[in-house]
Amino acid sequence: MLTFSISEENHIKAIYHLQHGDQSVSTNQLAAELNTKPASITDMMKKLKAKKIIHYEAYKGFKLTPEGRKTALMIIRRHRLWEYFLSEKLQFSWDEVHEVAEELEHVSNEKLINKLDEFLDFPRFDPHGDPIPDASGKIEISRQIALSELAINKVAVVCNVKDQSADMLDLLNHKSIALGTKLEVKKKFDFDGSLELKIGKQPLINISRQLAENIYVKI
Amino acid sequence: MLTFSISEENHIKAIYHLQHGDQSVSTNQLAAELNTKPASITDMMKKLKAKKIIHYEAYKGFKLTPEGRKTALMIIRRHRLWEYFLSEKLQFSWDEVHEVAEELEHVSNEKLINKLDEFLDFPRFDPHGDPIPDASGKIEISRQIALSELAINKVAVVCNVKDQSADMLDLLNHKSIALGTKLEVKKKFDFDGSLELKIGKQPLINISRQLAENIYVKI
DNA sequence: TAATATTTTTAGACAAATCTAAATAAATAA
DNA sequence: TTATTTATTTAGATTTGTCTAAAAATATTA
Ligand SMILES: [Mn+2]
Ligand SMILES: [Mn+2]
Ligand SMILES: [Mn+2]
Ligand SMILES: [Mn+2]
Repeated sequence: MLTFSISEENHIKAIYHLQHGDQSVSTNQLAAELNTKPASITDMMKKLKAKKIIHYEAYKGFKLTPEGRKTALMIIRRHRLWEYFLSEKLQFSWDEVHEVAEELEHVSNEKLINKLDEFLDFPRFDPHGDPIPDASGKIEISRQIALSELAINKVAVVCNVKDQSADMLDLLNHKSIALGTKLEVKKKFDFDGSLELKIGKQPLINISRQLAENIYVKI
Repeated sequence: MLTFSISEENHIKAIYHLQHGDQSVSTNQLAAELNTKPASITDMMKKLKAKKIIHYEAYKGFKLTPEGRKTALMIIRRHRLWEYFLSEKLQFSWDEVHEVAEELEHVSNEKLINKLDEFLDFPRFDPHGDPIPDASGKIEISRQIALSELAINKVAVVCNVKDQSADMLDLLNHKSIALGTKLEVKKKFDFDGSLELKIGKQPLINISRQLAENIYVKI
């Protein structure tokens, strides 16, 4: 059975995320995502093509093959199960789990992951609200939308945050927005895309379009 | 803070085990332990010397420095905590845990390990009966001896098995010897070093010196 | 102690994963 | 449609970790 280095796994996973379903991914995109140089991506794409993980023709971008997609989903399964474990069993906060899971995801013993899944009681979502693929690679389509897309006066629950930089988390903290927070958009300003939010019984607060685009809610 | 590659960590840990306290380790010994070639060991020892992990002069063997010993103990701490987790929480059998822990031990996030320790309720021994170093690197001296050294008519408990090859485990299984088994040596044959054992109320059984040297018991 | 055997190190090579600089292809604008 | 800009690939280098074969040091034996 084909095995992959840590670096190969990181590339495969990044392609999956950038594909957003079925879009073709470019060399520069992937280089930016992985903080590496375009020349390095070209080298790696040749290797992944040889392993039949991607479709690739020089200058034409790349896409995962069905085999590649399956591999990506298994890496994501490991990543999200570990995130859930860290959050649920070890009391890590949801902004700390990603970094550690980024390493744990590369320990690829099948029994380990299936037993962990069972131990955790087959969780369906990770601490960021992202769905966890099951042992066969099946993944739920998450019903989450960006807060910027949420209709006015509809109650929704924060389930995911795209950017998780320290700056972002600082801002969220300041606005008292966390995973699980129930909120409602009361007004949208077309001029700059900023929103006025109602959270519980607090006075209305205002957030920028940029922030709203990075917060995901489940409806 | 100094960090180490997976290969460096495996070397550091192997030196610790071969030192058996304070003995100097040779190039060939370490090469055998790690299934690698003497030339590769020499290269790595130069690197570990530069990082002040070992004392080393060409042709004179090597020993961990205090810093090296501390590093080794942290790797062993991670290894044994994961073994305990796999055995206790994921129902792995004690002969399956080592291989997986060999990978998990290289995820070196301090908070992860300390929280895991807490989650497991600060276990003092891994599933093979080996002591788990605490967060400061302190480790209990285990009172375990080889079954071949056990005095006649003294009850002891199997707590560790040195060799864990499939052949070995098959033999143990056949003799109904497992971790936690209570036993007593009833007779020692000087001719070949074989032993007669009493296990519970079963009829006496006989084991070879070779097997007895690989089974450790706590007294 | 001299000859021989063993252990360890050095020299030089290779694969993996990355980089920089230069060349080339593709896309865009004039 | 030609020129310019941008994206991608190639060429060649570097680092890490390993190897084989040969040289050198050390240990053992005669
Ligand atoms: Mn990763
Ligand atoms: Mn996540
Ligand atoms: Mn290891
Ligand atoms: Mn163990």
